[in-house]
This record gives sequence, C-alpha cells and structure tokens, in this order.
Amino acid sequence: MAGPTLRDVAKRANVSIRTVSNVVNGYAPVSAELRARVQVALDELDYRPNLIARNLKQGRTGMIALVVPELDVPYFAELAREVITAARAHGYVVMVDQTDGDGERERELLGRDSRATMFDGLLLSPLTVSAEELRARGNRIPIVLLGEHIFNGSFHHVAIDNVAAARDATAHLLGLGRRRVAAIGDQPYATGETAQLRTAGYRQALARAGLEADERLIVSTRHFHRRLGAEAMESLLALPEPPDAVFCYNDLLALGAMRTLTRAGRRIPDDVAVVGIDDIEEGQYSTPSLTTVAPDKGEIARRAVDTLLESINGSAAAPAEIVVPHRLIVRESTAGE
Amino acid sequence: MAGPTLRDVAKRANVSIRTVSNVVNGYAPVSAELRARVQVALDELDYRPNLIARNLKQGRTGMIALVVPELDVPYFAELAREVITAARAHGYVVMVDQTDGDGERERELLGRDSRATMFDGLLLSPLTVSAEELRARGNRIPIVLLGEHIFNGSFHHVAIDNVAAARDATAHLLGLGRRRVAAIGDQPYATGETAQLRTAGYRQALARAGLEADERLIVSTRHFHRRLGAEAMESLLALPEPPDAVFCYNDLLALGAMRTLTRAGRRIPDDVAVVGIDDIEEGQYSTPSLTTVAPDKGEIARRAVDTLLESINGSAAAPAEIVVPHRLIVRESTAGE
DNA sequence: TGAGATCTCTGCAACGATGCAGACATCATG
DNA sequence: CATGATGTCTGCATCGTTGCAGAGATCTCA
Repeated sequence: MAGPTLRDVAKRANVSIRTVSNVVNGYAPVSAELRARVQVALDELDYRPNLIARNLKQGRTGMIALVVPELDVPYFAELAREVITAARAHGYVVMVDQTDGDGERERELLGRDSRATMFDGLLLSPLTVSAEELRARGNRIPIVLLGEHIFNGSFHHVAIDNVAAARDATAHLLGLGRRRVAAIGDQPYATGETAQLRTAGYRQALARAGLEADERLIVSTRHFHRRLGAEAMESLLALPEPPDAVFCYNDLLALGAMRTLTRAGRRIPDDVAVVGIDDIEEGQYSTPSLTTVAPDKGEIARRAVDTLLESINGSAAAPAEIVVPHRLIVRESTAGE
Repeated sequence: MAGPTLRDVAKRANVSIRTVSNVVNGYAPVSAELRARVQVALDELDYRPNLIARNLKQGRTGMIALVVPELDVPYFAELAREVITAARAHGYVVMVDQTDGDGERERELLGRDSRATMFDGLLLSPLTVSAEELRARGNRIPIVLLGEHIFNGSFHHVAIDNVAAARDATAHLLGLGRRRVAAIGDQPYATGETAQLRTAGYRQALARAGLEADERLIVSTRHFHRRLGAEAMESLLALPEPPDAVFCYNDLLALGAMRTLTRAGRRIPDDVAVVGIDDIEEGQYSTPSLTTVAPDKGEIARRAVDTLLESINGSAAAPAEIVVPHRLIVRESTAGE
C-alpha cells in the first residue's frame, strides 16, 4: 500500500534524499549523469510524491472546497462544473460538498472538527448560515460567498443583481400585455434573503407599470424544487381570478408550474406565460421551452475562483460585492412557437 | 493565516504538547484539573487541529475522490449526491472531479503528478480509459469502478445489469403492441461498452418477441445528451417508415427525442412511445412524464462506497462484479394520461 | 514500611517532504 | 599559485501531529 519514498529512491540511486527531491522538482542544478541515475531509480520504483507531506511542508494543499445546498439541483450542478473548470485553470482541484440546506451541516463547516483546514479556501453558497455567524466564528481560511446577498462587507461575495433580474423577468411578462402576473418562490423569513430580493424586483416592475401587487398572487415556497412549483401553481389556478402569467424564482419552480398548467389543460403561453431564473439546460428542452433569466455562470465561477485565489495568495483587495451580468432569454413559454 | 498549533496551546496551558493532543483526542487519561486548564487554552486560542499533519502521521486522509465524466449530467449529479451521503455516513468526504469524457483527463489521474495520492480511494466512472490501462499503471490507491462493464476481474465494479435493463425497456414497448421500436444511443466502438450492452438487450427483446431488428432503427450517438437525442429522433422521423416507439439509452436522449416529437406534432405515446434509462428527476416533470428504467442509485452509491472502504481497510474480498437492481417505472410517455 | 501496580504526564522519534546553509570540487583570474 | 567565484551535492532542521516508552507520583496491600 505505502509507496516508495524519496528515501527509497535515494538509497537505490546512491544519492542523497535532497538530490532526488531536486530531480523530482527540477529545482537546483543537477549534473546530467546524476539526474539520469536518479531518473532510473524513480522509474524503477514508480515513485509518486506524497502530496500530504508536501502540503504539510508548504502549508497549502492546492484544494478548495465548494459547498452548495444540493448538488443534484441543476443550477448547482452546472455551477459546480464551471467552478471545477475555473479552478483547474489555476492548478487547483475542488472538493464538492452539500449541506442539504441543513443549518447543522452548514455550521459544521465552521466548527472545531471541520475539515476546512484541509483546504486553501472555501466557496460557500449558504442557505441558513448568516454572514454574522460566519464572521463570528473567525474562520481560518479565505471564504468567498456565492449567491446569497450579504450587506455587511465582511466577505467577498459573487452574485447577480437579484432585484434587477426579477424586475427584468416581470417586466417581460408585463410587456406581453399580461396584467395578472403571479410570483412563485417568496420566502418571507430570515434565511430567505435571495427570495426577498426577487420579490422586491417583482414589486418594482409592477410599480413601474403602474400596477398594484395582488398579494394573493405571491406564493411562498420553502424550497425551489419542481414539486413545490407544481403545488404553488395548483393553488394559483384555484383562485377566483387566476393569473395570466407567472414569474418563478427559479427554473425548477417554473418547470413544476408548467407541469401543473399542462395537466390542467392550460396552454402556455396563450393562457399563462411562464418565466424562470437560472437558465438550466433542462429549460431548453422542456415542452414548451422555458423563458428565463440567465446568470453568467461561467463568469460567476471565474470571478469567485479568482477572488478566492487572490485571497489565498494574500493579494486580495478588500471584501467586495461582485455583481455578475444576467440576461433575459426568451423562449416558447412566453413567446409562443 | 496560520492558526495556533499544539505547541502554542501547550505553552499557554503550561503542559506538554502530548497532553494537549491527548485532551483534543480524548485518548489517554488526563486529570480533570489539567483537562480544564488545557481546554481553556484551546478555547482562548481557538485551536483547530491541522488535518494535513494528522493525515501525514496517520497515513490516511478521510477523503475519497469521485471522478465522473460530467457533473452537470443529471444522472451523475444525482449519483454524486448519493455518494457524498454514503461516504459521510462513514466519516469520509468526497472530492468530485470531472473528466469531460476527455481521455487525457482520465489518464492524468493515473500519471505521476496525479493528486490521487491525496485520497484514500477512488470511485471512477470511466469513459475512455480501459480496465487494461488502469491495471497497467499500477495505481497506489484502491479503485472501484462505476457503470462501465469490465470483464476481466481486475477491479471492483458496481453497475446495473445493462443487458437486462435494455431488454426490460424494449419488452415494455413491445408489450404495448408496438412493432417498429427504434433504439437511440448505440456506440459501436471501443469505448462504447455500456451502449453496446444496451443494444444487445434491445436485440434480445426483439428476438424473444420473434421480431427481426431493423438496422435503420438503431441510431448511434457519440454522447448521451439531450441535443443528440433530438437530432437522432429527427433522422428517425425522416425514415419512410418511422418508428412507433423509441428506446433511448438514457433519459437525456429520451427528453431530447420527446422534444423533437412534440415539435413535429407527434403525440406521445399515441403516435410514438418513449422510454429511457436512469430515472432522473427531470423525467417526472417533463411533458409527458417519462417512462424509464430506474437503477437504484442509492444502492449503487452505498455498495460502491462500502466496497471502497473495505479495500482501504484491507478487509476487501477479491474484486467482484456487483450488480445492483433496477426496475421499470411506467409514466405517461408509454402509458398515456 | 516497602515492593509493585496504577495513574498521569512527558519527551523523543517519526510520518515524507522541502528550505537552508554549507561542504567539496572545479574553474577562472590576477 | 593563491583567491574567490561557481557549480554540485549533502545533511540538518522543520512543517504539526501522533505512537511509544518511560519518568514520577500516588496508591495498594501484605
């Protein structure tokens, strides 16, 4: 199980451990003859450097952690892909973990026995942990937050402008002439910051169009999953005056809502237009395809990784809100065929 | 940046380093008085153990790596979730990496500078690397393969019975009275082992029904993505005698195919019935919902993790093919509303 | 009271690698 | 030829932790 060490190679090549290390790393000048002899020994023993030992000595691991609520939520899976790609471009690898939106799990990250010390930095998409808490437990490693809006400037934070994104989505529906625009996904409690920002954007769009919000058209959901979108849509259809358009706070909710509409025999977008947020690939292939607000995921990942690595290297600027662009992508769910 | 070490705590509490270590780990008996004193110092300094050092000493990291082709393919994302959960139950964390189906990337894992030495074990879902190659480069750490069928018994391997799964799916379509059953997803080249097994199952089902396979109804695809499923379906619809049912080698292909069918005005399942494999959540909410063969992903993950950990602990049996159950889930795409 | 058992606590060595300072040989230069 | 510069190579210390053996102190019981 235990592979050969520098010592084994050194013994075989009859040189010092240090020289073998130099050959492996190409550090100091080594004569051609010795280099060759060492190389033979390296090959014969199939030496692989013990990265743990190297890391201990160098004080860094070349690994960062990405912690998301749920890896099988397409948005996070797609984001994870981008993060892994961005990190690899800098020679880093990514440990992905999920918290299941469980506060305990998130807090574990900060606790004494956290494995956080194994990583050079942490990308965290928090669901229940607040910035306060994060700051209170002075963590050892640099952190960059994803997606959640943090007002105090304690941490680097990368996200889209949630208010503007929601406003754009709602304005698009209003621009189609819809007047009873519902919203699915509000979370009017402490940990629902992102949802609340989207609700604010929704209200702004209505206000700018001179419309008053109908509170019955704003449906809260505890999660952003397909099933809750489907259920929320059912409750909206049961209203005396059902909506003629729905703005869903993410694509999964929208896909669930569309499922309900189709089953109920409503035509999309003729009877009810639907728009989401996230631009997950699934929305391109759904029936109908889904109009959505697309965050630039590649940019989110790159900015987050770049910022984190700068923090790791100590060359980071002060914590900042980094706003990544988004754009509306119109598909069949609002535009017809 | 660098946190306090055992030495710092020891100095502050005026005890030996070893005693602090004992307190932290609860190893040897420590008098209540000393323990309290040490605890105070630990808290005051907010000591966190350096896991790298601990790992070096103990020769294990408590981390396993999961390497999949693409993390944003729902099947792999859902599998990753299960693997992370299963590993956590044993106190392990999971580093997730993706290869993009790139042979180079997969081979990097085996190379000299691979980070594989950082992990206690490796779960690999290979696309292009063969078992031969894996064995040739004698890897240092235990490996368990996922999904790919390996005939020589060099490695532990966890998968469903691909032939049976394909047979079941095809038989289901035939049982509906369909006679022109197409297949989307064959990969008649070296690295397409899994696809070929599914083709074999498809042929078996036809043969058992006394039907001859129409080679024009078997469409190859380089990947298992939605877009290729959509394109394959287009080519099938262009045939003089289009199929009345399609067996797709995974759900993404099926969702793409359904997209094409809907756009072309064909009714599902009336005109064309569709079945996939994988049971990704998306298929429950598509329109129509997707009939599929569901592998027991939780079981795959648990068996794979258990087997890997047994190998790590040296208590593993000889490499074995571990077959995990699957079952057909009938939804609207074959059963109507 | 004293020998041995028991309980706490400590120091040293080691995991496998790299940083550093210096040993030794070779070479160029005045 | 002496001197210093240069080029190779080596040994020691160290990263922060844990395994091991043993030192003292305390206790037990004949």
